[in-house]
Amino acid sequence: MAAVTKRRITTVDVANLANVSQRTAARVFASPELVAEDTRRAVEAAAAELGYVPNAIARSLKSQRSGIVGVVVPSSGQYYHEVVRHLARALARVGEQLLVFSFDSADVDDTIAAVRGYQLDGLVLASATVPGDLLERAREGRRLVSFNDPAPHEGIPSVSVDNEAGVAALVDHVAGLGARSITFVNGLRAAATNKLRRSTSRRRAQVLGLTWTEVDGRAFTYDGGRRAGRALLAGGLPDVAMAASDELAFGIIDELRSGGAHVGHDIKVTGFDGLAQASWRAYDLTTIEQPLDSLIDETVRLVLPGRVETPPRITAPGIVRIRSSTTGHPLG
Amino acid sequence: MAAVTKRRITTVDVANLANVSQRTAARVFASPELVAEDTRRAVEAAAAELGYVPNAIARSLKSQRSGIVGVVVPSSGQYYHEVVRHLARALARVGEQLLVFSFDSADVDDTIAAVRGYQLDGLVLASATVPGDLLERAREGRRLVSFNDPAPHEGIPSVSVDNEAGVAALVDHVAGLGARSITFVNGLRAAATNKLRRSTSRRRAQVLGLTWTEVDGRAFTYDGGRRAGRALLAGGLPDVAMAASDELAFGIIDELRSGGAHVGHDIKVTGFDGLAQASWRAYDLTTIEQPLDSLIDETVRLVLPGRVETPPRITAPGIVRIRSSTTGHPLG
DNA sequence: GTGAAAGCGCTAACAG
DNA sequence: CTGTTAGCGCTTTCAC
Repeated sequence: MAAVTKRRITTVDVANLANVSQRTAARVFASPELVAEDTRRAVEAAAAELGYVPNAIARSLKSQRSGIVGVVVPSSGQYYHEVVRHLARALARVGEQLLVFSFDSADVDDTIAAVRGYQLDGLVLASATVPGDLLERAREGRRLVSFNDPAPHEGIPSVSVDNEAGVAALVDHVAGLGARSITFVNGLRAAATNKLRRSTSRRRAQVLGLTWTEVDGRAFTYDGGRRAGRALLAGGLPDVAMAASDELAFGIIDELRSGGAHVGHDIKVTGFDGLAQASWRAYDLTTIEQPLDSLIDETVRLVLPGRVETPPRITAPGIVRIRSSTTGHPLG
Repeated sequence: MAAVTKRRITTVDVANLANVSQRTAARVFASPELVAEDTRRAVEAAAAELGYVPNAIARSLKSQRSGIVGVVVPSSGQYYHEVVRHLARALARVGEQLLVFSFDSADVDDTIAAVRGYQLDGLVLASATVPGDLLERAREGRRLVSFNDPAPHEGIPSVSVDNEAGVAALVDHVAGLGARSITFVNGLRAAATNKLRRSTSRRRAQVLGLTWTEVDGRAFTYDGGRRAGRALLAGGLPDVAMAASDELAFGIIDELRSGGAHVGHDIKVTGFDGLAQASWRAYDLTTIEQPLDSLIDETVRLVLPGRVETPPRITAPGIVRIRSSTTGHPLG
């Protein structure tokens, strides 16, 4: 509106007003404990009067720390939205901001290129499907943490839920209810989480002497679940449909119901992740809930500067949520 | 890992290798069209060899453009996740990155403070509940756009769906189906969207001679919907429960069903926003779908530098989605 | 505790 | 078309 370009307020302006050197003014904002009480107050007063705000960009240039952590996530999927939300909150607590790089599939390359320009303090790869060579290019001395990828690349610290224990618990649970056959519903087959959940379910089913088959949803989505549900209806219902993710399970349940099946009785359905919707009455889904708070806390710890010797692979147990999609019991 | 601190590659390194001046090397990345073909190639080769990546932080400091747009959103709510996702994608198309500032309620203040330090190119306020005085402090010559706030502050451009036309269409729709009474379910009463949707629904109901009452969900959440649903069950069902948002509607539907009501027959339910889940079979909710793609495109246009004379108030019509939550017809 | 000088890596404004 | 000179706003030395 106003044609007058208000010059930006800097430490120099503040210093002049407070009658101290530029350096001292700056110090008040960077390390106040090194400045005498009176001086500090004078500078703060001057800053307030001028409406001074420290310039984070300038600080970053000099200090080589941007105060920004990036996260690379797929542009859709409920689960990833949850992850981003938790990450943003956890980072805010330690004074870092979150820069979100979401990719559609094609433009991962551009995404990584963009990442490299900002001197990010660290980068969280919250997708099980970031190609290996891109990873290499993204590193560059930056701290990298792989989130939710149970088979991360060499030397990259990773944080994820204990997929194997979780899936095994689900198989045990349905077996305990008398189930004799399980059909595993794959999301994206190439994803490491899918592979691990699938193989664990299969192995555990064999150990317990259950029949194990599989169908494809082709993606970790609701529509993928509907697709898989049609396959289940066409092939004759197993005792259990074990979905690779909650979102898949929602689609499966809806498709089964529209085919006339009574979920929890005619067929049991399980998910994985523990989305908020899994507890909603319409689905009331038995699932493994990821302890996102603690997983994210670990992730933040690893992604920020500070000695962490050997890149560790951190795993936290999921929480088993038994609900009516397997028990058939009345709902809340 | 390696103890050797690899010095950062700069334009100077590239320039030396390519035997040109620093300025020329830099120009190849900033405005390649101003550099001779041969020179460009030589510089590019040198850059590739050294693994040079332009430093966005340094560019920002000098050019006063960070290449980053911020968005302030509540830390939860399906709808806001959708908004963030669309924004990130739209900004990526124009070469900008998205910095997400999510707030929990208490720390809005810190959030705004953090915002000011990064020389953001623009800031999108994607919440109907950012206090006015904070807005003032966030401005600072920066481009500000209010998203989804139908009653934005003076002089701040805003973009939102046409709430009035949408709600009126819903009232007309249920009236056309023979409904005689509507109970409006409030989310957060203080929110501008809630006020506008509520008053429009009330006015339109009066015009058509329908009985109009209201109950409170207290927040735009699933749990808020459950709460409101209990109130509805206790007070005797109206012909229509008109929720202030989809997420509220999901809770209402689940609560009504657990109370034995048959949604679509005993009572009609409508939402607002058009979340993906509204089309899921379990809810199949009649709602007004926000044309997020076009709304976000407008938002991006307004938030980036470029002449936009009078701060406009842009409104786009929502898409009426009629589904079985009002018609009771068989589902897909 | 405070100040002076230097420079992070880039771009704006000019010369040549 | 290319090079030179500054300097963005801050922090890192190192004196005082």
